[in-house]
Amino acid sequence: MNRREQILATAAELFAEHGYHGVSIADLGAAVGVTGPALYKHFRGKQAILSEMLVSISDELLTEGRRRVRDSETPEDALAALIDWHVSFALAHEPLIVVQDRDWSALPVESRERVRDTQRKYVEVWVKVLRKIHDDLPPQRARAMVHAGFGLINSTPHSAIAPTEVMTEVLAGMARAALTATPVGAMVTSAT
Amino acid sequence: MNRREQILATAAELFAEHGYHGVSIADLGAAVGVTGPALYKHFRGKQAILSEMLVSISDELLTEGRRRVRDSETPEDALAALIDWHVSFALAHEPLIVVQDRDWSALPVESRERVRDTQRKYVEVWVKVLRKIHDDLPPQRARAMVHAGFGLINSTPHSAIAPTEVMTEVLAGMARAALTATPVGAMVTSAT
DNA sequence: AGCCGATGTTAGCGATCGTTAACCTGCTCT
DNA sequence: AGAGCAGGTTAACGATCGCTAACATCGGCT
Repeated sequence: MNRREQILATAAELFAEHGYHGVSIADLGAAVGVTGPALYKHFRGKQAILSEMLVSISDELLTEGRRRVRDSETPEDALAALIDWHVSFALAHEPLIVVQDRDWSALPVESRERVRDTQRKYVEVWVKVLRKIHDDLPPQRARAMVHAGFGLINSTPHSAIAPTEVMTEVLAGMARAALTATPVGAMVTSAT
Repeated sequence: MNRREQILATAAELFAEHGYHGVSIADLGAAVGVTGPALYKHFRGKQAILSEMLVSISDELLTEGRRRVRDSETPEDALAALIDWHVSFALAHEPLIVVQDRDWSALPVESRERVRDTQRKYVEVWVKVLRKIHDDLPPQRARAMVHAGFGLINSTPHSAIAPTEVMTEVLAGMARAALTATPVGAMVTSAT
């Protein structure tokens, strides 16, 4: 791991704990073992650190998400693959998950729009799969369900007390149940 | 709504959007139509605003949560009542939901510990109910499930595009499915 | 041996922050 | 009428912020 990566990883942890505006350049420098201004040898500024962090993770989520869907045969398999991917990512990169939905508003305009666009596309990947599973599921409703699924999985940073394998199983199981349960009162009265 | 309440409500919205450190006293004053220093006629300082906000909402969640469980007859009813309560709260107070899990680390020590303690008790209310529904559910696992359920419901601010009634139904349905589904591989093989 | 780019350092800048001080205005109560 | 308090203002403080400038150090290359 080179200096750049070390800075990015450390910044993710600090931003996750104190928020982007709650961490100074000097704080971040101290955490990686240098003085504040030394960071300018590696990044153009504080915003550039946040930008690189969020752009790269949203790209990674989308790219691998698409790949998993492409490699699946049925919509049910695709959903399971998406869930596995997102759960493993969230468990492996807790700080990034926190920063992504907490500090995206601190991004400079260009990066903010790029991240927003990538996230939207990632949501649409999920929505498409979900609407193949549930007949006549309105797009708006599907989108809400996907966001709720993300919220469920992204709860990791609040609850990751149990060992990783247990967390994986709990989160994936709950996400699958939440996203495949037939909506409305159909939970009570089975199909006629 | 008096000035104090107006300030608290406005602060919740601004903190939710830009983060506690991303909002200045002058910003907050301008948003309520006064200058920055005028706020000191109503609060002792910036931290006091955040403290009052987070202490009161965590108290409200716990108090009403306990009441709903007390008024229920079966664990299943209690869970449904808790879900309804949390969903309606989240939908009615989106900014507070965001601020609560984003900026609690900016609280002064005393308030931070009080909020943390109240939240922990609220989680335990849910855990107790959940473990009555699922036999032999380990406490640690129950806790993770509850946090995941909160994450699901608290996704509201990311997805509240649909009308409130639709969101209520979607979120409550998903939460119920996620929290009542029998864990492990039991989704596939039913009980022997 | 000597240059030089990479990677640090300290000093210091202008801006902004939370907060206090001093003052002003208008309503209420006697 | 006049005192007093609630709630607002502007000015100014020390601290801290992101960032730049100028200089130091050191390893690799010719």
